[in-house]
Amino acid sequence: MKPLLEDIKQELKAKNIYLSHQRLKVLECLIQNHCHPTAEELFIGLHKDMPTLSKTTVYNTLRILAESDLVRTITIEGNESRYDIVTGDHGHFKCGSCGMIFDFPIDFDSLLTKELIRFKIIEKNIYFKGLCPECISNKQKIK
Amino acid sequence: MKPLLEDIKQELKAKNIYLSHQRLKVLECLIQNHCHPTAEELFIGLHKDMPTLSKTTVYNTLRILAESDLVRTITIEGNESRYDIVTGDHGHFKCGSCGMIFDFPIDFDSLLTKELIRFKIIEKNIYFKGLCPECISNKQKIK
DNA sequence: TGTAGAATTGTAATGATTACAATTATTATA
DNA sequence: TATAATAATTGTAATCATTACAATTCTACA
Repeated sequence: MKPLLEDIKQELKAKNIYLSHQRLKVLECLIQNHCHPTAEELFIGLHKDMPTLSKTTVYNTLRILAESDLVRTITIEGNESRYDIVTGDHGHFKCGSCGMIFDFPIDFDSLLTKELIRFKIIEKNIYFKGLCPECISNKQKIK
Repeated sequence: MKPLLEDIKQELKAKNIYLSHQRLKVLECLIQNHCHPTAEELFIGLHKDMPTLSKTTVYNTLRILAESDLVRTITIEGNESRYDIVTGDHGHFKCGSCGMIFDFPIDFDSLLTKELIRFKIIEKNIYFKGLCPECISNKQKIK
């Protein structure tokens, strides 16, 4: 399930995308943490070990990876984009209390509807909002 | 299917939300056109007949209506929010060529997954991207 | 080694949204 | 009806994520 860096390197090579140190680090962060970070969060995390890193490079890298379908841009809130290594179909659940994002499996085929039969579907996105189990039980404690 | 302004007025009254002229116009625009406009588009459309209207008022109105669940904020692209009168479950399809947004019916119940059983789901969103029939056939013509 | 082309960097610009304070409209009450 | 309190509207300024751009640095290849 988890994508291997080696596979990604192959894909990049096939697509003629040069894997610089900066791009590698962005990819590693996305693969290892799988935390759906924002560009800002990625930048802050990587900047510690890489003080010369520029935020523009983070944005550029994410754009390039997204254009080559190695990274998916997650749009849940209007004021921030998050990024996800592409791993096949899944939905996202964002907890409105702690802000954490959870993956959940989804059967996209069950969504096919005759109303869209003449449309060409390129990208499918599902996100839910609500409260995660931990935040629910925390609220109970407060009461 | 189409929400009646009268029903909305009732709901607003029940929720103690004052229906000013500006708010009424925003609502009317959302009901009649059902075009999923951005705040900017709403502002431009309404400004013609209402030169004193402020963009801030459009944003304030949309926020208030969204908070009272009369309007839904549609987040498809990271750089713009669109707004929809709430009419029950449906998904959105955005054509990447003409930019138009289409509604399509969706069976949200079929999405329920045991992985989310301990989560409290407040809001469900589905959007697809791709090409609409018209843009597909236009491309054929060009070829 | 030198050179062309690509990637990175830092800063400035953009553009949607929000904050805020002044003004205007509405409601409640005397 | 007049008045005070409250809420809504307005315009401008601020914010913040993202992008544009030009200078610098890096890489690949001759």
